Amino acid sequence: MEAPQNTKRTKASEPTLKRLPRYLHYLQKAQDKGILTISAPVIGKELQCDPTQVVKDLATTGVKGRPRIGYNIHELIQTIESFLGYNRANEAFLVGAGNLGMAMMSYPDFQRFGLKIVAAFDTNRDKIGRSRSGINILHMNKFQDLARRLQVRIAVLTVPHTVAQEVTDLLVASGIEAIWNLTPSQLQVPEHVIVQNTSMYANVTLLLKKLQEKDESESVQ
Amino acid sequence: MEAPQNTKRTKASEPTLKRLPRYLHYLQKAQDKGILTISAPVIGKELQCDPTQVVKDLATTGVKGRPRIGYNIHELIQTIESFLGYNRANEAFLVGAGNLGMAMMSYPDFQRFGLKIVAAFDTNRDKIGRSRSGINILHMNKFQDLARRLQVRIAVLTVPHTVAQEVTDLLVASGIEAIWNLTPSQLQVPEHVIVQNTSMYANVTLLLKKLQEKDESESVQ
DNA sequence: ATCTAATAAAGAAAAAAATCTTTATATATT
DNA sequence: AATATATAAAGATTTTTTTCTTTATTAGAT
Ligand SMILES: NC(=O)c1ccc[n+]([C@@H]2O[C@H](COP(=O)([O-])OP(=O)(O)OC[C@H]3O[C@@H](n4cnc5c(N)ncnc54)[C@H](O)[C@@H]3O)[C@@H](O)[C@H]2O)c1
Ligand SMILES: NC(=O)c1ccc[n+]([C@@H]2O[C@H](COP(=O)([O-])OP(=O)(O)OC[C@H]3O[C@@H](n4cnc5c(N)ncnc54)[C@H](O)[C@@H]3O)[C@@H](O)[C@H]2O)c1
Repeated sequence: MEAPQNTKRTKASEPTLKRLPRYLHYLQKAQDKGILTISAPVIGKELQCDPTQVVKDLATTGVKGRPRIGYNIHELIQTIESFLGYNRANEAFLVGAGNLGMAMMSYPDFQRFGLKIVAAFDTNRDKIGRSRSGINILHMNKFQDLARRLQVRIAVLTVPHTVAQEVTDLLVASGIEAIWNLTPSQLQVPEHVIVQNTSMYANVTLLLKKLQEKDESESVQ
Repeated sequence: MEAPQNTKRTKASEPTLKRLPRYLHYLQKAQDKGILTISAPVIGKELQCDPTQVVKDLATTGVKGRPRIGYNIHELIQTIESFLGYNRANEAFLVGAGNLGMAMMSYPDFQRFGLKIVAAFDTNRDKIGRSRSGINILHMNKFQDLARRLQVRIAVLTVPHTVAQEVTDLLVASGIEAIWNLTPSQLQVPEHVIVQNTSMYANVTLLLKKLQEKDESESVQ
């Protein structure tokens, strides 16, 4: 692959990338209601965020809007989905079919966002051989062989944090290039491997801290 | 803002607040190994982040370190925990005892981070009356009364996104002040209610996009 | 005791992101 | 057709966050 028709390697910022799925979710609901065009100010008002921010975010996807009209909602959704790669169905292996892992296997919507969990792996004999939502749970010792043969590049990590690093080492050795890390561990990986941390703790912390700050500011007044 | 008297309202930034739990997790592991003092450069190297950033983050909690020595690890952990309010055991209700909700109920570690789920609520008859990890699942129609009587201020929201807003309205009407929103919906709430969104989608998106960008940059060379 | 090296702490600079401002354009209204 | 207006788009400004520098302090070495 070469020569992108539009060498505009937009390189969207992280904050923008995080906001786009939210817009998309809202836009899909709006489209279901039969809306054909939508403007940035409307999106901003509905999602309680700055309208110029919305314009800027949408602009990074390359979509064009028309003054006084807004954006064609169908075109907008298509453009965002394509920009984010949601139409690619990236295949992933889930590792650690425990409480959280099983919940994620049961969740059909990830596929709509471009992630398809095609198999799960565990070391617990009780889990192996079972399946959930059509996804089979296999023994961990099959991981390396299957990852290579099926050329799976993405792993979803939901093992106990105590084994997170050793499992990660195996994933990397198996050619995994991107890890979605749901454990609280800070994984050590080679340069070329991408890690996306989803820290529940960070979110709990932020919530509790905001509440605490609210209390303090009220008690001061 | 005005008059910053001795009010040490440090007002830590969001990025700082998100990094602190990670430091804490690492520090606890280090303490378990018998380490007594630790320096910012060591933490930074281990967690692959900038050492001066670590110093700045730790400084916001008010802890003091000593040149050439570093921080007393016990004091450091205590200070961070107290700063983040982890020793408060904030009580919360979980709403929507489905796949994700059940997983969260089974997860004992939240309590270590200051969040204690004391009851769960659902509308599904099959769920009601059951319990998980000692947390009872009650009917949603008991929510309002219990929230008021027990003075629970925090709700964890894990219902289907289709009902997220209507459930939220009930939570707010019941006096809930902070909502940890695990659904993809953008909740509409009054000014005084705090919402913390944990969007799995945003994280998937970021991961897939990074992988995509890596592919593109490689194909360009 | 004195010197050296490591490191916390404070401050400055740079980078990134969000917000605000201006401009241009297309549509609806008159 | 002319005008007013909403809004996308581009640019400027401000704010926030990160990174870089400098300074001061302290343990350990000489
Ligand atoms: N449950 C939650 O709500 C929640 C929330 C936030 C974070 N997490 C994190 O997610 C991870 C999983 O949590 P959980 O509650 O699902 O735990 P869990 O114990 O229910 O599940 C872990 C699974 O991993 C499997 N496993 C253990 N060692 C393995 C190995 N070497 N290789 C492959 N599989 C292995 C276990 O058999 C088990 O099925 C933990 O790191 C936890 O910190 C969970
Ligand atoms: N499962 C996952 O891994 C995952 C990942 C990301 C986001 N989410 C989000 O989390 C939410 C829950 O997902 P899930 O997979 O657990 O779904 P689920 O269907 O398994 O669970 C939803 C639960 O909410 C209950 N419920 C429905 N209406 C209710 C009401 N009005 N009041 C109280 N309870 C009600 C249902 O009975 C059910 O038990 C969804 O919004 C989903 O988008 C889930």
